[in-house]
Amino acid sequence: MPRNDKKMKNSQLYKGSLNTIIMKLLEENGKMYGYEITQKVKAITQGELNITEGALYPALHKLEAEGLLDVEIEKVDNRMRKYYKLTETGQKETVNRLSELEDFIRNMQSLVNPSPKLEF
Amino acid sequence: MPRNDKKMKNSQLYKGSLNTIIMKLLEENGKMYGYEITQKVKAITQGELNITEGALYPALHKLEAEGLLDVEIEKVDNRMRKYYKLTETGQKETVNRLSELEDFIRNMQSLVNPSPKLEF
DNA sequence: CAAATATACATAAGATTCTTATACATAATA
DNA sequence: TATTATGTATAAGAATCTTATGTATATTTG
Repeated sequence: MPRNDKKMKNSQLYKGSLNTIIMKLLEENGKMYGYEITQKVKAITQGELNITEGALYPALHKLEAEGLLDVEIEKVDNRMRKYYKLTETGQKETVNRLSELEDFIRNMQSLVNPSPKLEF
Repeated sequence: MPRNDKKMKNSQLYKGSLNTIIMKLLEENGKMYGYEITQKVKAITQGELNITEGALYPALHKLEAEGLLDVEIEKVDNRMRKYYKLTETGQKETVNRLSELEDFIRNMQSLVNPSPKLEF
């Protein structure tokens, strides 16, 4: 049973951003299950970001343990799905995380695209 | 000797971006020493990103070990400074890292600012 | 002048996040 | 019938960072 996932490894830059991505997608879509999240991210990034199960499932479990997500199990086509959605706390926290992400992106752009030196 | 660094912890989002930041600053400024890098980053981000020594110095040593940085020791005011600059390999690699950063930022923005749903 | 702060480098222990490799199971496709 | 797709899960190890130190000199402040 080979896993031919051809796991291209993601840039180190994505490290630390998974929780924010999950929460934003749940805010956007109401409820989603793990596999669906991986596919959605792959689609949105045109295949550039591939979330691995080894990263995703522990992250979901942790967010649930922290009270930011609620889970609801469904059986579809005889296969199990665990649907996650934001709790009220999770919704508030999502606002903070997205604000942090905006700051982060702004700061990184300042570092990488410094305002051009004036020449006389 | 209290360490009143009031180390506010940086968002997890910055995890993985330190190498890119260092390399970009060195590309920009030719040569810099560690402490100078921390101050420069703090200034550019208006105090929002504070690089700790515990993260910075190991990162510099690793980049040097990988052949991306060269080091040159100077003594200024009886205090030691270790100036780092990009090697030729480091300069080429910086181009790649910055390209990765652009992709990363673009992908994060796609995830967070999805094109608005059309309403009819 | 003594104490605190700023400058300057360094490392070790532990936390967190992720990759890689598995494991199990069903459905659909080649 | 073998592979791929769908679906969840965890364990070992890698990589990166935080926190807490340690050492040392220069400058500023009370």
